[in-house]
Amino acid sequence: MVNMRDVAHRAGVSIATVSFVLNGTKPVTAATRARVEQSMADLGYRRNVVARALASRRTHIIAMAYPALEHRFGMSTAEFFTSAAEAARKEDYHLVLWPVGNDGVELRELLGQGLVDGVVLMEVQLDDPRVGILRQTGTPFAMIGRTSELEGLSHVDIDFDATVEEAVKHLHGLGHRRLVLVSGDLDDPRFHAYGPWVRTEDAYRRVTAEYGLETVVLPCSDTTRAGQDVTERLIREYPEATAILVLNEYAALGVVSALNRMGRAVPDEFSVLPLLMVPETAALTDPELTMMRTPGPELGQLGTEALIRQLEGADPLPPQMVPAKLHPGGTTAAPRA
Amino acid sequence: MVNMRDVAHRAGVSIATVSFVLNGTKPVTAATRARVEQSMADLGYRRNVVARALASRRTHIIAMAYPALEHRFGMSTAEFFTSAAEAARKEDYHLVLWPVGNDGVELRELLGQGLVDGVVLMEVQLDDPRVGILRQTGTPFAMIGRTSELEGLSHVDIDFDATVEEAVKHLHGLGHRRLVLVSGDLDDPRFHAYGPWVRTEDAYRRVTAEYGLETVVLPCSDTTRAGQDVTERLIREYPEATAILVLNEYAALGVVSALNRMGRAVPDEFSVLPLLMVPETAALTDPELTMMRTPGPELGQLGTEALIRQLEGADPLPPQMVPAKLHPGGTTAAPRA
DNA sequence: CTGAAAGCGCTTACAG
DNA sequence: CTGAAAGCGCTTACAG
Repeated sequence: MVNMRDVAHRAGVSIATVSFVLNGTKPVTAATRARVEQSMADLGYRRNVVARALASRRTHIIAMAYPALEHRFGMSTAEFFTSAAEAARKEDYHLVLWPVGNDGVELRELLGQGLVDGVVLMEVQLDDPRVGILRQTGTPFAMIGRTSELEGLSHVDIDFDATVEEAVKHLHGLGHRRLVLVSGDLDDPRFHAYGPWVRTEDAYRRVTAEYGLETVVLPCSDTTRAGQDVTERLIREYPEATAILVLNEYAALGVVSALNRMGRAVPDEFSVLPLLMVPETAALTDPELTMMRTPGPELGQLGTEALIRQLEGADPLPPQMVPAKLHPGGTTAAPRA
Repeated sequence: MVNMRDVAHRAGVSIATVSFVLNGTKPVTAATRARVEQSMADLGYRRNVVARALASRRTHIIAMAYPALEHRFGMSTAEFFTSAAEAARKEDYHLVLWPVGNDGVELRELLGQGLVDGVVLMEVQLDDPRVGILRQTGTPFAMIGRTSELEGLSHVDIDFDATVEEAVKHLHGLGHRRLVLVSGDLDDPRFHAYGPWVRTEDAYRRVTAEYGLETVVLPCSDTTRAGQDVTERLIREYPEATAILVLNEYAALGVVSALNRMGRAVPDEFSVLPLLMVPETAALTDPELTMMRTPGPELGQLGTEALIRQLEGADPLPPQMVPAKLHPGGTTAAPRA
């Protein structure tokens, strides 16, 4: 490979000068700059990022740490990954994928290697051991999600309050007065402190109270089967319901398929509105789901940008709360008279 | 951070010796080894991978290059990513995500940086410009998928022949004699040289001929809607069919929902068998799909291992063709008498 | 504005 | 079996 010495030699300057024009770190006269640039072009020079990393103590690599085992891997995770990778590349960073346990042991191990400048943390728990380790080691990081205490922590997250508000407003506006939330299963030990579920439930209780509606919440794991089962229970226990909000993606599919199977017309008898969904999944039901679209691509990008700003010492990105937005579909309508 | 000099100093040896015990590259007496290891433990030493990379000319980083724009991003892609990242970590490698265009321009740019030891190529086209660039630059690589000519190229892929064989055998064994393949849409310019579609069709023509069956193939894009539309056409044009094989994931969902909607009982009137599917998706229909399960996790892992073997100079992993395997479900049965 | 030189933290011939 | 030293390809004070 051609290196800086080759470039410097051909341009008749020192390697320091090549470095200065490459990085714009010191003023260089137009003439020498031109010579150096010509020389780089002639030789097809590309700077070695490993050497730069060692010398500058900045690798321009960031890690996305995700809990490999604890969480199911859905479409939104894929959206996080790809949008984060693209955002990183745009800013001249690389993104590595770190599957790490929630206890933080592996994370500490990996940080010690000195490979990355910072970390984007996915699937943050309300009280997350990984945060402590990142702080101890002085590693810059940004969270997609939120711990309970946030003092000074860089983060982006779904705006669950606004999401639930818009969802309830939509259904209320259509005339629905008897809603049910099919939520997550907080009794599952892996999820008892899972922010999205806790926050959605909290928001739902608040919003229904504000609207003067009864608050009915049914726990449900995020599988099609569980969604089907909870629908049977719902129809048995709350036959007067006319609209169902569903927190989780696959559970929502189960709800619709169970209603179809039981001959309960959607949306004539029941409106169904998922709160966190991607279009690919929404298109799978018949009729297609009206949904609150998960802002996965935005969050992956914003989380990465928040981290890179820290690394570059730019103005910090203030915490960003992005609501899921209502996407029209065929599963919500006015309730039957 | 504590470095090798600190460790060497505390153990009363040279940094070379520390390096030898760390890497096992030279014999060291048990006594010195013990002293060095104790010293590392005492100081909590962790080797700096950037310095190692520069000195050894091996970064222990591999890239997964995927076409950001050209391909839809489904569950199997997410499976590739995570299984590849986990396989890499197990072998003490890091995996970076490179969203690159199919023309290879960005790929060449990134390779020039010297960050990675090798590349795993996803969504390989039959004639892929990226392969030429990897060869030119002398970059080790492994493909998930196959180009048309494969001489000496390290690759893993779905075994489309075996997959189609098992699928047809399953249906034939149940008594079906009138099959239809709902394939991909090779007229779509983005996919006219898309290996999985081309190879599946070829295999299907071969296998049906072997069984002495009529070969009926309907093109169909990979969306629920397209699957629904093609089903209407199928029923109009091939009313005598009793079993439908569906190449693509979302199209298969459309096929089942259209049959349900038209009152055609599944599996009593029609058996439906998707050829590339993940369990999460198969669970969405009613009844649950019998499927050929895409070997995404295996391929992500094998592709990564194939690359790492090359890098370590171990015996090369021979090309691995992994068939999708039959998973029982509720959508195949004997045809009506 | 430009250059000589030290240094980033390792690996690896080479010598003993 | 162990060590002194060169070198990986850059960045960055420091001096001029």
